Amino acid sequence: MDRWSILSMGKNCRMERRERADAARNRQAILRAAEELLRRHPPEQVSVERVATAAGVGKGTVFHRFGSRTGLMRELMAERARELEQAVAEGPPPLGPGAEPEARLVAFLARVAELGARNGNLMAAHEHAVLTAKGERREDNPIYVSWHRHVSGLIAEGRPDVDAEEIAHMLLGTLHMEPIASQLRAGEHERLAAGFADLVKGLFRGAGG
Amino acid sequence: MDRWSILSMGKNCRMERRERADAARNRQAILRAAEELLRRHPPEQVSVERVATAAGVGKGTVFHRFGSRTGLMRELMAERARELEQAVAEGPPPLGPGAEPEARLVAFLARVAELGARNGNLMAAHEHAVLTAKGERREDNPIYVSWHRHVSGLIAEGRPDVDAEEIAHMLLGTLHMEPIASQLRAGEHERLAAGFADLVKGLFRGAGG
DNA sequence: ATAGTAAATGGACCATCGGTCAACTTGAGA
DNA sequence: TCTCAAGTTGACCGATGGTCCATTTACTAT
Repeated sequence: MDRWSILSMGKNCRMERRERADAARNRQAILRAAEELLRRHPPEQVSVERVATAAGVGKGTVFHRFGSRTGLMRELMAERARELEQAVAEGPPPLGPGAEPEARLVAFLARVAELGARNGNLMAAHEHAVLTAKGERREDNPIYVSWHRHVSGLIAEGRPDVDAEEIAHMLLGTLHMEPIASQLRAGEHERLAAGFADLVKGLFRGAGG
Repeated sequence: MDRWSILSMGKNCRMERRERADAARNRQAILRAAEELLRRHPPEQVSVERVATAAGVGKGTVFHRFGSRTGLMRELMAERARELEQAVAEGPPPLGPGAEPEARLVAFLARVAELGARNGNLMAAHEHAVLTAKGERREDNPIYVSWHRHVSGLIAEGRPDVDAEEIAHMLLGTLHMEPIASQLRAGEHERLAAGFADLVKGLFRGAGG
């Protein structure tokens, strides 16, 4: 018989088989090692090889798991963003649904700033990786896409007359600005949050232009 | 006699002697070659060696002249920024002195967007170079410093109650955001300028928060 | 159990990059 | 013309992201 005919699969039938146990273990080891290194060192000092060594695996394994340095950073960012994502979708106001757009937007941006403050090196590394990557565009980054959609949606609700998508890009772009990023790394996320609040308040009040 | 005693210098007395003619020629060749390459290729494809070859000089010469890749990019940016700088300092309103802060700010940001549109790859290259550089901070970039001072000064005039410096960083940060940068590269600087105008108008009208 | 197989592994290897350096050439002042 | 500081050069360096493939390992059907 031809074993592995697709039709003869048993109860474990799934189109893609589950990741092997050792692979899953290594994936975690790599993620945790990268996390730890980024907590203590600036991104340019965290090479893929160093991550691999710290995780106790070969460099090839990292690339096999994550495709590229960018892929690894993306995965780390995704982990951090998932919680926020959920709070936005179904958490209590003002972050979650129910509050006024202005309040939701200010709350969201404050949370993003806070997230940046707690993961400064990671955000910088992710940024740099995306920037360096060859065929990669920021628009392909699902986290960015979802943040942008949320922000531009809220702006459009409050100010249907402005270019909400553009302004959303502008507000989010702020996070990657070096002087601001270093503030965040130093823990001063309130200052950025206040800046967000001022801009958003002005934007929402300025309707009668 | 001991030639070159500092005290015995003749009419050509200057503390640093003029750049030699061949050196000046090469400096121009390198700048023009880099300019040309950046007009046609994304920054990561414009290596120092490629610039050197295109300019008809050795790689070492580029480093000798500009110190580093970052130095080269900075010089190119400085060339582009000088004109704007002067228009701001002594040109006619609304860009130059005389107009209301809001109008000046909107005009300035529109010009910056336009400059970005005409030199997209250069700005990206400069950005990337500064980001990659080791001991380098964006705060050390004199162009950025001067732009930031201008923008935050105007904001402070119109809204003495907000964190003008922070908001100035935020507005300028916009330029380096990838989705926006690619718009600029495509020539759509009006869209960014409109976004700037909306944010600034809101900010200046929102005083009675 | 066990055998067969796809998945996973690791580390030597590669191309490229920014940057350095020491030997060599050249322009310009005296 | 003569001298030497200034300029030039390209081989070389260390580091990095990424590739490759021979080898090992964890599943699964029997």
